[in-house]
Formats: sequence, structure tokens, C-alpha cells
Amino acid sequence: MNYWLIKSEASCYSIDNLKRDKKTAWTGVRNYQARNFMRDDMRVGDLVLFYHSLGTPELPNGIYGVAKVASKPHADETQFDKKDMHCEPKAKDGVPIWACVDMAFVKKFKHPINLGEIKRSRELSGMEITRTGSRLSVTPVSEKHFKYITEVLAN
DNA sequence: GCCAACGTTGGC
DNA sequence: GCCAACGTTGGC
Repeated sequence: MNYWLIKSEASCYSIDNLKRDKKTAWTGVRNYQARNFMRDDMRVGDLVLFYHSLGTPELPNGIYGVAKVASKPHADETQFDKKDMHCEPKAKDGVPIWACVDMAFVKKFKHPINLGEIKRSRELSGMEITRTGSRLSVTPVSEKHFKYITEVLAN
């Protein structure tokens, strides 16, 4: 069992959207390292922290809940769609460059865990999200950090 | 293969 | 809106 954190702008795809959809293909990731995590290291059933970036006063940056990996990796179909902003001209002849997995809704926390709180927590020091300039939208999370967030901070 | 220019992310 | 961080592109 591995643990992960995925970022999404709330205005783009929020945890409430995932709750409504129950399951969605996690498309649009256009970073090789993030893709490799999804394609090579994620397993069905892995648990995933759902982080909202580019927050507002109403929806501050932070972790809002938990999702889980619900499929093996597959091609990100948006790369073949010329009308999609994530269309990839290098994906010629239907040969995919970008991959994704499906994410399923697990739960939304009663209250979000703000980035500031995460950064201040000594137990969470070393988490990728606390590093300044960390832009990776898919990152591994240690079991210790995952459990501290879901079992201590979220309660 | 180097590296400058450029584009994007995302916190503040 | 600003800007630091950093990934990608492309000329050489």
C-alpha cells in the first residue's frame, strides 16, 4: 500500500466534484515525474490526500479529504482531443505520451487542513507540500504522514 | 550536452 | 498582481 497527495485547483476540479462523480479519470497531468508516479508506482487501492491549491478566503489551500486509486494506469484521452487545452501534438498516431489513473471518492474531512497548519506541524516536516517551490501535482506521502493527517489532524 | 529564454505553478 | 521556483524548449 502506497500513499499519495494530488493537487487540484478548486475552480478546476474540487473534492465536491469528485464526491458528486464518485470516480473520475485524473487527466490533465502534464509533468513527466507526476505521470511516472501514476503510471509506474500507483496501485489500485492506494490512498490519496486531496489538496486544493490556489485557494480563496472561502477555500484556503489545504487538504480536504481522501481519494483512492481506482484503476490501473491508462492513456489520458484528453491528449488526443484537439479541442482540449491538454491536447498533446506529440502524441501522434494515437500513441500516448500521457497516462493517468482513475480516482474514486473516499471521504471529505469535516474541516480542511490548511497549508499553514501543515507547515507548522513538526510531525509533518519533510512532506513535499511544505517545500517552497514544490510544484509537483502528484507526490508520494509516507504512511506516517498520511496517518497523522487522517487520524489526528482531521479529527 | 550546455544553458539562456521562456512558460507555468502556486504561495503570498 | 507579484515573483520565486523550476520544468521545458531550442539554438548552438
